[in-house]
Amino acid sequence: MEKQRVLVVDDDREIVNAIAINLRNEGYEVIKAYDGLQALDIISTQNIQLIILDVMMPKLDGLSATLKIREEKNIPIIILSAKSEDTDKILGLSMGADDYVTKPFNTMELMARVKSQLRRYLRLGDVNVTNKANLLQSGGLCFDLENHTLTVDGEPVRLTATETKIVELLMRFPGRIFPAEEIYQRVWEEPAYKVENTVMVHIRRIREKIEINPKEPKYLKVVWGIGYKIEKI
Amino acid sequence: MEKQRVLVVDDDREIVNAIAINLRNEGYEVIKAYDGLQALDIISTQNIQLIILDVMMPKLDGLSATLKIREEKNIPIIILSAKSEDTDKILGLSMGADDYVTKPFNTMELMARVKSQLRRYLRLGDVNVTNKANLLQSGGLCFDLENHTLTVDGEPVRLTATETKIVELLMRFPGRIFPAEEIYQRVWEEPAYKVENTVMVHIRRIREKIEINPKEPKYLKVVWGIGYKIEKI
DNA sequence: AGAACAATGTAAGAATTTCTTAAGAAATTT
DNA sequence: AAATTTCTTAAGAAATTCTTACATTGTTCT
Repeated sequence: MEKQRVLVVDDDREIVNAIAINLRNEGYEVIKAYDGLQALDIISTQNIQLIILDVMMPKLDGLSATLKIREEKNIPIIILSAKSEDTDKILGLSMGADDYVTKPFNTMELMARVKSQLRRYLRLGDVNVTNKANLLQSGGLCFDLENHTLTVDGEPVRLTATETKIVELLMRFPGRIFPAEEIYQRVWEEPAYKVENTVMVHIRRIREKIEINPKEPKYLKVVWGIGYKIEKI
Repeated sequence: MEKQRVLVVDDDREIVNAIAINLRNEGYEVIKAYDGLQALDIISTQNIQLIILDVMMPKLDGLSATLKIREEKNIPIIILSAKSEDTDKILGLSMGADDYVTKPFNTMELMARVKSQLRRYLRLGDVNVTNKANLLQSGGLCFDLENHTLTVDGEPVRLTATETKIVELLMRFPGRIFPAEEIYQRVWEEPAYKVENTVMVHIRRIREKIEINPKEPKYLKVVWGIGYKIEKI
C-alpha cells in the first residue's frame, strides 16, 4: 500500500516543518500548504487521508476551509489553534472537524490523535459518504466529483484516468482557458517539456467521446494561441 | 430515525447524571454504568452508538475497558479523565479511543465532541435507513446486510469471508469506483505494501462465482487506472 | 493428532488497455 | 501566401489488469 498522506496547513512555516518531521518519522507522507486556498487546491487534486489545519490563516481561515473541505471530501480534519477558549473548540467541531488541538501542543499527543483518526477512517463500513451529490455542471456536461465520472446529456461516458483528470480540471472552471502547458503540469504533476502534443492528443480523444461532431466541438473548445476550455453554459 | 444511545460510565454518579442530563437535552438516549464490568455487560447486550468512559474506575479501569470494547464492537469511545498529563492522552488514544477529554471539562465541548464522533460514525447508517429492508440491490445482485449473504438472480452464492467483505463494500455504493488500494485498506484494515494483486485475485474469484462469463463481467467491472465497481442498475 | 478440505496469499507471464511520440494534414492568423 | 498553431493518425512503448498455478495457512472431521 502507499503511504498515508497527511496535509499540514499553517501560515507559520516553522510549525508546518516541525509537524512534518514528526509525521514523516511516524511513516506518513506529508504535503505542506501555507494558506487555506492552497490547501483546497491540493485537496481537490491529490489523494489525502487526513488534514491538520490551523485556524488563523491568511486568505481563507481554517474554519471556513473546514466547511469547504467537508462539501467535497469526507476525510478527517484536525483543527490546530492558538485559541484555547471552549467556544472555539465547539465551533471547530460543529463545523465538521473531527478533532481540535490547541497550541502549544505536545507533539506526541498530536501524533496519537492523527493515528486515532486514521484508524477510524480506515475501518470497513465507515465509508465515505458525501451528504449530497457533488456535481460540476455546464450545459449537457455533468462531472461527478465523488465518482469521477462524466455524463453527457445524462449518458455516462467512459473516460480513461488521464482523460478524467483533464476533464475534471477544465470542468472546475468552466470558461477559463487553460494553456496546454498548464494542463500538463496540473494533470501529470511534473514540469512540461515538449509535451503540448500529448495534451492535444488527449483533448482529441476526449472530444471523440463527448462531442457529437469532434471536428466542430460544442463543449471542449480551443482558443487559438492560448489554450483549451470547457464552454460555460 | 431512532434516538441515538449513549453509554456513560463513571464511578462518580454526580458526573454521570450531569452528563446524562445534557445528553438528553440534546436528544440522545442515555444509559448509565458505574464501573467497567457493568459497561462491558451493557455493551454486549444492548445497541449502543457511543461510549463516554472514565479512566479511573473500580473493577475495570477505562483504558482496559477500551481495549475490550474494541475487541467486540467498533463504536466511538470518548475517554474522560482527571489526569491531564499528555502521556495519558496518548495512551488513551493509542488504545483505541476516539477522543479524550480532561476533567474539569466544559459540558458544551463534550456535547460537541459527542456530536462530532457520532456524525462520523453514523454517516454509514444514514444510507442504511434508505434501504430499509437491509438489502442492497443492483441488477440481479442482492446483498443481505443482516446475514451477509449474496444472491444472484435469486440464487444464493457461497462467498468466503474476505469475498463477502469486498462485495459488501462495493454493493454499499453501486457505481462508485473503489481503487484496489482502498479496497485493501477497508477490508483488511491494515496498511500493506504491494497488495494490488491480492485484491485482484479476490476480484477474479468473486467474478467466477457471480458472473455468467467472468471474462466479460456484467456486474463487477474494472475502471482502468482507477479501480473496481459494481455496476449501478 | 492427523488427514482432508477450504480459504488465502504470492508470483510470473499473458492479455489488454492506455499513453506517448512523431510526422504530415488541416485550419487559422498575419 | 507564409507562418503559426492545431488536428489527425498510427504504431510502438508503457502501464494495468487478468489468469493460472502453487505455496501457505486455517478449519473440520475422523
